[in-house]
Amino acid sequence: MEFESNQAIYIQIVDYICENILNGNLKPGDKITAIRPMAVKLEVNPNTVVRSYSFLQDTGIVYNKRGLGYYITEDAVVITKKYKREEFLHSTLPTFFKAIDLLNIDFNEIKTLYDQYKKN
Amino acid sequence: MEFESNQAIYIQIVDYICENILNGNLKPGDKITAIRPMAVKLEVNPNTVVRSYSFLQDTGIVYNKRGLGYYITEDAVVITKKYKREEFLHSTLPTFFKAIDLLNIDFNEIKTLYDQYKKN
Amino acid sequence: MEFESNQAIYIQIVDYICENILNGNLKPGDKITAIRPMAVKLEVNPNTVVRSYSFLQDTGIVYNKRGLGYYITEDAVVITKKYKREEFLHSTLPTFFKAIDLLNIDFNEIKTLYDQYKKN
Amino acid sequence: MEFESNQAIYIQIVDYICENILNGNLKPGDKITAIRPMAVKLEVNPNTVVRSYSFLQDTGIVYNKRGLGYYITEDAVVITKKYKREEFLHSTLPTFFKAIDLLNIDFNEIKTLYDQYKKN
DNA sequence: GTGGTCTAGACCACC
DNA sequence: GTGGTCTAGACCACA
Repeated sequence: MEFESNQAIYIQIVDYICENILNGNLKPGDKITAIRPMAVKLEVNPNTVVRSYSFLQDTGIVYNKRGLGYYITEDAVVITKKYKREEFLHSTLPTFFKAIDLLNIDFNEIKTLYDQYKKN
Repeated sequence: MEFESNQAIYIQIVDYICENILNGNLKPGDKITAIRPMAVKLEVNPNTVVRSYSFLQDTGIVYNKRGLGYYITEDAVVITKKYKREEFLHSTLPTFFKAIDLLNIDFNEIKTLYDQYKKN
Repeated sequence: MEFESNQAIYIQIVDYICENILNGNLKPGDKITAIRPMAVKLEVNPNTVVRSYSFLQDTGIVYNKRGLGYYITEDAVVITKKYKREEFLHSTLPTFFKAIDLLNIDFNEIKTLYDQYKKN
Repeated sequence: MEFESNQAIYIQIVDYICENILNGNLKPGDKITAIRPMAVKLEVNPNTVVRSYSFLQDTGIVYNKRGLGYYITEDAVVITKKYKREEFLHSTLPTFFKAIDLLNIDFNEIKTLYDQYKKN
């Protein structure tokens, strides 16, 4: 996993977990990788992973069993979907619309690019 | 002009200038508002405007005439378009595609939302 | 480190780093002194150091690890050499040639002066 | 005449006059171009020319006949030579020596480049 | 009037 | 601890 420099690492880790929940790799009740192994795997400071997991816990996507680790909550899928949906509607979509207008891009071109994207 | 809190003000000023170049309000050879007046207008510190203008100069979008001010370069439109286009292809679009896939959104919904957006 | 008054301090700091790269004191991967300690050491405002480091980053000579500091890039030597070489060919050398022509200085005198310079 | 952006325009005008004195185009007693025509010719603000001429006057290279214009002094060649020589020894030469050392350039290469320069 | 630079100091996000 | 950004205000050189 490589970190784009323009976004906080802990947020990128959060997103990584969220994606795995939405695409079904992580299911309610699953234990997620412990902090230290995850830090080693991602080559980041353990504190950074702590921050990501705390954030996920605050959002209600994971919960903590003392001494055992972090687990996906029952509501994780719903919460994640809601969280991501808001982000999409309030941030991704406006940015996207503004850009295609400014760059004078025809909407059909996007459709073409999307079809290409799905093939890969 | 109101500033979104999650992005550096000087970048928002840069984007503001870029938009005015792309939509034709600013043309090659035009003088852009001087640093101090712009700072007053936007209610920010002059240093913040300096930073924006320096950035635009480094990018080749404006140039400086000693003691006279900043002017739009001949290539400004091309450079701005290229700069914004790269941002779109490498950042906006991937984020967008990833989101609609994860959220399982049908592409036609987007088309509908876009038509609504254009009416406003 | 004393600053010549006729050149911006932040440029002098940039040159100072560049020299240390070219003479091998700083090698790729090395961490350079953090902003605040460097500011204390050079007795300048931290902002001035920030400016120097940002400049070096834009040029590709150093890169930043979030929250850790600035590090010399792998290509630093090549870039620095190229940067300094261009400066030499396009600025230093023409100035030099023009001067010895205008002042009617024999090239051999320069050789003598250079030998003296190298002894010190 | 094109102005390099890294040096004050008025200094470049001064240098331009100095060169013409040293290479014999301007001789003691000659009248130099009046301020306004010179400003038009160089496409600069008349004030900038004023500044250059004042500088030359302070240095003793030109003198002013009220209402008639600026004229080259008798001592102009000597003064100009001295002025340029100091600049050469205290600024050009040290910069030059430092650069060839840092870039590890052999002195003989310079000789070659100089011979090429003189052919043009 | 214009920009260029610097200081002093603050707050914040992040590792 | 690290950098990133911003404010407030100053001084200077230049056109």
